[in-house]
Amino acid sequence: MIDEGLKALASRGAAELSLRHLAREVGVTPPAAYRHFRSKDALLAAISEEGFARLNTAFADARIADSPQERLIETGIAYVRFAKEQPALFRLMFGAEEQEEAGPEAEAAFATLKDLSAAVSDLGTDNDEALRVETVRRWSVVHGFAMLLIDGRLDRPDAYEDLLREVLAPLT
Amino acid sequence: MIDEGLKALASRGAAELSLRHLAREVGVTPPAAYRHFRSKDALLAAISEEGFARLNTAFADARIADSPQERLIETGIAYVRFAKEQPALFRLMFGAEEQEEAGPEAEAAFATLKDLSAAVSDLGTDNDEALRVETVRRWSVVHGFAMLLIDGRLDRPDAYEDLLREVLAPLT
DNA sequence: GGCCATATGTGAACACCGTCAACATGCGAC
DNA sequence: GTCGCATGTTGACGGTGTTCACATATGGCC
Repeated sequence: MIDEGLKALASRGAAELSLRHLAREVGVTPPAAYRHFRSKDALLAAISEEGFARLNTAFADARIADSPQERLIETGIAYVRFAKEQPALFRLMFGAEEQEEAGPEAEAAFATLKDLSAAVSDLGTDNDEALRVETVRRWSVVHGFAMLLIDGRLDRPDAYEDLLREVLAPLT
Repeated sequence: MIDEGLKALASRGAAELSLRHLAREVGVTPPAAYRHFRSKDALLAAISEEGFARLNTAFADARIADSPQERLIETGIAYVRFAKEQPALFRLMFGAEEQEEAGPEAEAAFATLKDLSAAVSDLGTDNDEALRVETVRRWSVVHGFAMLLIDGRLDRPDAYEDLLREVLAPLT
């Protein structure tokens, strides 16, 4: 069902994302889903978790760059590319209204961003407040860029990568 | 119905935002709504437009600061405060999946941001590409910060304003 | 004043949705 | 071989967006 959910999000978008539709696609009656998920929200959370797992593999591919700065930039680009290629999934992963407590894959993704930011800033051990500010700034830029991009609020959305590189450049 | 929609978003969140519920609240049967809105999505778009109108009045209040830099910062803070106080409405205004073509109030809000950014950068007339990059960067930071904040992805969400000021500071 | 067009609202219905309770089935452990 | 548990089905309930045919009222025009 999680697979079918990802497939539905990738093709038709969030509209086709109904428990009944997924069950039908899997070849099973809707109540059967309740043997595996407590509610539709739990199913959505599982799909979202799987989305974070895929985001993490995209992050891993972006971490082959040499310098910490390049790794941070490439990871930011991977972040935005993920959002651009799977906007419905990306929107589900964030903006889940009332999930609280992110799953382990989500936490891992956020930890990756934090670690990359720390490697770039490389401040003294007593400067974790400054690091926190820089990390939030970097994450906010990338996340906001991704959101505005998939909302169609940016010009020339197909040439986003060059723009993103320029946007991220001063944040080292 | 738009008013009831804003009320529902403010109190219970997006769950209560059903055409039937709003019609019931207004004291009318659901099909009556179709005399005024082509579909539920059109109703949501109208509510979103009204949200942008309120955001614009919040922007107007923030524009009393002296320097362009302060005006930009205060507008960013108003942006995030709006999201924090009306998260469900804010999420509706953005992330509307398939709206295309923003309404005039939405356009006005974005134009305000662009103008403020231009006033701060104050580049030569032949530097509009650099201005575009800086504007996207500023908007991305503010928007991303707001999104991460209302998604509960930031620590100490109640003390967000000081953090936001520090985050925005280097973007002059 | 009486008539008619137009705007607005109602009632019933359709297909879909999330969810639950009661009932079936099959398969592994003892 | 029987029992227990995991899994699935049937049928139903209330909710949703939407449509169609029908009612009503309101204002302009003769």
